[in-house]
Amino acid sequence: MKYQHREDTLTITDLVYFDLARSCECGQAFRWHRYENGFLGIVSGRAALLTQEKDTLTVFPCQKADIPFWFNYLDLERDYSRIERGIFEHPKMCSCVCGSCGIHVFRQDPFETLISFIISANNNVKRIMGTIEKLCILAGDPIETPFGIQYTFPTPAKLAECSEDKLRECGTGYRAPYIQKTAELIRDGFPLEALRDMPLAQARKEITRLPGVGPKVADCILLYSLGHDDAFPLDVWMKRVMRTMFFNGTEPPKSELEQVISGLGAEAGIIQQYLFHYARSMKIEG
DNA sequence: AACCAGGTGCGGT
DNA sequence: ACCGCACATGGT
Repeated sequence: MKYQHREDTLTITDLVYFDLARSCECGQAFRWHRYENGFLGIVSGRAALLTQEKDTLTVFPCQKADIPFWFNYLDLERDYSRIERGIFEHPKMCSCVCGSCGIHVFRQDPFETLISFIISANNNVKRIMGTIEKLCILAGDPIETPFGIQYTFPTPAKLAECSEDKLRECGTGYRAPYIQKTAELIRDGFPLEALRDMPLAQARKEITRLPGVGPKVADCILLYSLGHDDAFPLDVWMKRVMRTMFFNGTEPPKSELEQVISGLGAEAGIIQQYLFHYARSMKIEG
């Protein structure tokens, strides 16, 4: 993998295991939109258009100082070929890798991920994206970009100031009080970043104190934004695919399911992303 | 018109 | 520890 930077454009070549469209559309992030022949997103205060042409990825605009940011966000340093080979060689998971290869787990902003996945509960991706967009217009900062005015994700302080009614107008529904209270707790010093350095079990216990954050949402936040690669979000799709792949289609005891998951190792969460994509694309039935 | 969508909080056993 | 239910909202 090589890269060059000139005139506000970052070009990364010799990509092997990266599929931009799959990574943007697999349900891990909600602010990437198809735009021209790429994806436009606003991430941690930056707007960028990502375009992939075979093994070449371009990021525009990209300041020189932002090169490390994008390498980290796109998780380009991780050896996904090793992970994909591991899945392919696994007797029970091998069938899922072909249609899912190239997915990278993005390393996102913790607060944005927290609020986004509170909204995701009992909701669908299209509506989640619309609601988040409205929240950004309501309480985010407008920024000038080559693609016109765009809005950043609100800070904890700005979001905490919003009334429940205003939040409801964005389509958050019954989650409005959760969002407002959680934003308040973060603003008032809840140490999100400290969860990076805790053991997974402890980080789960801490973050589920926030209203609207149960076990599933907790693992999404820990995996997508706080470096816990072994966090394993268990939603309806994952339960289905685990059932069919590991338990002959029958409902497993919770302890056995947990055993299988811990057997997937330190990067279970990355594997989860492949299984999730497989389950959704195949519409595995319950 | 019910039912679903990357579940959670709550009050009962 | 486990179970069933209500919960906004927009799309089939």
